[in-house]
Amino acid sequence: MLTAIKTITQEVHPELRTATALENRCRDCSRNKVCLAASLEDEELYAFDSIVKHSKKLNRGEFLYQAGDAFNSIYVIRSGSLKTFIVDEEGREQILGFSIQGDVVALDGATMNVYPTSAQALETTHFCEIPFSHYMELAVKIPSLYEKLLNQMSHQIRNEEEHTLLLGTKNAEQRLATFLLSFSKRYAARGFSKYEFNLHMSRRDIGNYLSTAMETISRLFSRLQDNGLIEVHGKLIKIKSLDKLDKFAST
Amino acid sequence: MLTAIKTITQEVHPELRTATALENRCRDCSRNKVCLAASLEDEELYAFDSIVKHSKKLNRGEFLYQAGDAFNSIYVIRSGSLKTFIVDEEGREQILGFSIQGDVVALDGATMNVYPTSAQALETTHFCEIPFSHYMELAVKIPSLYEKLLNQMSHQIRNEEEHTLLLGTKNAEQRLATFLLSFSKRYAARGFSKYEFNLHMSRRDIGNYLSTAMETISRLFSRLQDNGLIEVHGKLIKIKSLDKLDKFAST
DNA sequence: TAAATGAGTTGATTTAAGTCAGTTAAAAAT
DNA sequence: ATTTTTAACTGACTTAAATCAACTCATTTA
Repeated sequence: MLTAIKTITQEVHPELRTATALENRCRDCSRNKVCLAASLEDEELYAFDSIVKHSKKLNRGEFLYQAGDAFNSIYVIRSGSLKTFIVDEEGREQILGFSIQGDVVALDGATMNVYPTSAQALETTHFCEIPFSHYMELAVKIPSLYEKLLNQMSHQIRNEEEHTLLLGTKNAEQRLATFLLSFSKRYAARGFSKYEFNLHMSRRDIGNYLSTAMETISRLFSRLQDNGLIEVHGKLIKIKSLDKLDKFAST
Repeated sequence: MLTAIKTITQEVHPELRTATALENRCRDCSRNKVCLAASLEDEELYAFDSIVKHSKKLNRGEFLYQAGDAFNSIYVIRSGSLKTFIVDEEGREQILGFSIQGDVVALDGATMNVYPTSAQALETTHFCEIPFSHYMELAVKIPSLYEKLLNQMSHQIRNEEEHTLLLGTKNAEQRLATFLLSFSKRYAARGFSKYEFNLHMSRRDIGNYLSTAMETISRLFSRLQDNGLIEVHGKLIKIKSLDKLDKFAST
């Protein structure tokens, strides 16, 4: 039932396109309204800029950091996507989340000596690196940086709470529908289409994240497609009816 | 198979007994080493003390706050316990965590206008209330208060990650064993016995938290008892072998 | 002190989703 | 371009845990 066509480039709001070579300073960055640099005044932004290492790049499969590595920096994603995960005593992997453009990652390591989790690129991905100790030194002078960080962290707590709610109260089909809606919302908030987007993670990763077997995910994609709610073309997902998908997600 | 005897008072390390009438100032509080006040110097502690409302009290079943209430304060538990939970669109409750002595609650509401979740006392519970706006004002003068808060938040993120790991990789029996071990560790860290403690929440609440039916929880308590790993006396749990329980939890 | 209500336990049965297996399609490697 | 490898899909079957049901025990209320 599932057909595959070539992965297409996502529609992008002109203001929020992929980073260009020009954007190697916070001041010129198209994402400086959503990043940790948001709402900083001119001089503050300059000081902030000076501690940031721009234009770090990873290819698909490469690690941004691994659990156990010395904790030094937090990161903001400029473009691309990654998965964060933890491995238990028996070596079982548990994916904790998928991060896309504008997301801050490694907050769970802040105030620790080593990263407690791992982060791996799902595609070619560009980052800004923010050495945490420098950030904290600067924050003493610019308290709004503390507040930005607190804001990010409380949002991350909220995200994890919502994920727990998802796993605890919904069946497999509702979980997948909710997952798709969540990506739709996140992409829309970043100026991309809320109706079609690429899911760069594997079906196995989606299943792991949703505590559902890969086979079940595959079946559910087919079912949602057969019901006319979505179109599946490999990694490209087209949402045909947000309303109906929403009903599937909650009922 | 399960017998019930009278709930007994937990053994307590002398330094960490239940709050007394004398402890209405941070300076004299037996928990000022673990609380947000930790490591503050004399004058700082005095300033901190002045923004805290000590000796708030709730009886079993009463709410500390409910989702949707205006967010004003965060809280530190002096004694007792509570559950935090969220309710979805269909009215299904999902318990997010159980908080005991020394825990800071309502961090997920920080930087929001309303509490996103609810907190309800599981027994008679005493709190310190910390008006958040006052805390943030004071933090501008005492940056270590920001750091304390960041520390608490990153730990909460870690806790939720561990809970996701638990739900995602372990079966019902391993989840319950891990749950018991986690309480054992938390009580031990607070000077209580790691071998026996009361679980003040209902079996239904435990099941909800572990994404497992109440009936299954009940059966598993019986099974763990039949295998000689624990003794169950209603809400009082005695751990007979931490080692064996640990094996059950991970294998 | 009895009745009523709710929490907890246990057994019988059902079911949603997992596992196993075989196939097809898409990437990657030669 | 062809082979190899890996990811995704679908069907058949199994199973862990849920649901349903009945009963016990404890606590609250009349």
